[in-house]
Amino acid sequence: MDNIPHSKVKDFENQIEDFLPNHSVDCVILGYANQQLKVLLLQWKMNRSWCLPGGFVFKNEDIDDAAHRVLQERTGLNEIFLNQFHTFGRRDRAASPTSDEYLLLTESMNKLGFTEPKVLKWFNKRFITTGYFALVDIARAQPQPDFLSSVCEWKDVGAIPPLILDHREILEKALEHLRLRLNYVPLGPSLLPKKFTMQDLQKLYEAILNKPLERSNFQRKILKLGFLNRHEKQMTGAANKAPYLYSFKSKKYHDLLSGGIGFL
Amino acid sequence: MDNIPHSKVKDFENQIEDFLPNHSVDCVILGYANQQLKVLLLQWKMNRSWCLPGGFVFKNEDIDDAAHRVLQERTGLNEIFLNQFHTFGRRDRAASPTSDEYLLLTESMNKLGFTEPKVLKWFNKRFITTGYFALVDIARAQPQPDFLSSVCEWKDVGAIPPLILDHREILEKALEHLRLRLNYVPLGPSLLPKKFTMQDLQKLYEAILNKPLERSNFQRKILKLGFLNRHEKQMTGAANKAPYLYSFKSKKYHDLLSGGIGFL
DNA sequence: TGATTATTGTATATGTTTGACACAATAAAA
DNA sequence: TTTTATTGTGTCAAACATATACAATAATCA
Repeated sequence: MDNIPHSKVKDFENQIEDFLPNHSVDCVILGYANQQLKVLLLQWKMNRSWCLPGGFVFKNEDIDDAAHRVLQERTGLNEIFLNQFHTFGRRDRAASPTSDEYLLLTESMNKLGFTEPKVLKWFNKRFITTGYFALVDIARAQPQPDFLSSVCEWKDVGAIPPLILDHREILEKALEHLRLRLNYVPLGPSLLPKKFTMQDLQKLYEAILNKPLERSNFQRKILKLGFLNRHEKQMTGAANKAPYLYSFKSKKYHDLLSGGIGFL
Repeated sequence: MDNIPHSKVKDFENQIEDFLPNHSVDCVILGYANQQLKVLLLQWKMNRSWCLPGGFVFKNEDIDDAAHRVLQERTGLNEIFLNQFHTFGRRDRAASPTSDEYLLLTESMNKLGFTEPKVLKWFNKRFITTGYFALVDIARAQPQPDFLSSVCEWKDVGAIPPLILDHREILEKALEHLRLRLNYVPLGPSLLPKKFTMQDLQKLYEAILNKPLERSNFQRKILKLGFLNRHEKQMTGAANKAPYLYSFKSKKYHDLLSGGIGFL
């Protein structure tokens, strides 16, 4: 088990008074690389179990701001597309006092000399949590674990390890929401590099919709919508015709988005 | 100002310990009559200001159940279509201690002899509220005010009186959500009587979309989807051809709904 | 050097959906 | 019997979707 710094726990303990007592936020931070949709996960020091990055809401803080703060703390990124999608409020949303997580946390805290179980009690409470999803450019993000975690890394959406509590359900709901709101969300500009090929864009949509799209019809439809600039060709080194590079016409794209871009 | 019953306030005061301290639910309960979309509102006894029906969440209660409880308490209805749509968590979501609402509540409570301001403090706190929207058959609902309200009645969505706090914003968001999810929501079966004419169905969609639809194309499209039974004609008494009555093929309709019915 | 290869950009052919409008059928009133 | 307003259905052109064809082309290889 990795070390939990005593000072960080103390800091957290001091903040507890300033948090709303029964509400949290969890962020489903999505990225895209190697034709795979990725989600940022944390691994706890105590027991190696995985969870979504989340946090608590200060008494004097908007919940939207709390979500932005979590996003910023875990990725270093500001001004990112971030949308609330659902609030999870089952009465059993709490670490059971007999669960592995809780017992290991107890052990860790005892080792650090926190016999007054203020922090422990906090983590054992019921929290209603509001889920947010963010779309970020993996290349710009700098994943940072929090004080309870040793690892903060991107995981393939198709290969998610077991998650604590109902975090799996939260993730699934985020993906469902993303598919539903596909035509209202700045997918490409958030997840792709500045310049990309038509194939890149198609693979992105295929990864999210989880089904193949017809190449030539995809190309025709996208070009007709008219939100792409065409640039120089990209010499791939492969023995075939080189594809053009494209970039988004930012204003045109966002104008279209606000009305919903028609895909499937 | 109408009378607030001392015993009801006492009951509420006793329940306060059992509520989560910073979370509430608000319900946008929609009905349909006279070709108008309606929403159920409460009018406070203290100052005649209007609000959405809402309530608090018991420490041992799912938030979804809390919303169902509010719906049941205000309409007498169970097993109704009810969906969460958004959580409102601005840090200023609290009655200001200098607001009319709060001053009048103070006055009322003082008259009733509640000098220990437990109830007052409660209503002055910040609440994060989760919004739910319900679709109900107006004919079956029996509106009941709560102990702080004298009136519980249907208001035209096109003529909403000023509402407390951010309830106007909550209502707008609910309507926006409804329009967005139009193709996934059992509009007709929830809001229309068992048998109805094609015009009834069209007017309902027009009321929600807030724009006219072309009659003959609407009819063609609906009939092609094949989720309606055709019944006898309805003799309207008007000097023209009588329309058929229709009803929903429940299974067929819900099968289609789960994939999303294509309109707009 | 010229044939070979895989991929790209564009075109076409066919079927389906949409939106605007035409029109006959019809229940009741004039 | 004529008039009226509304309903159910038909039609026509435009837009769109789907499948497929095919030439252009960057690099490889015989």
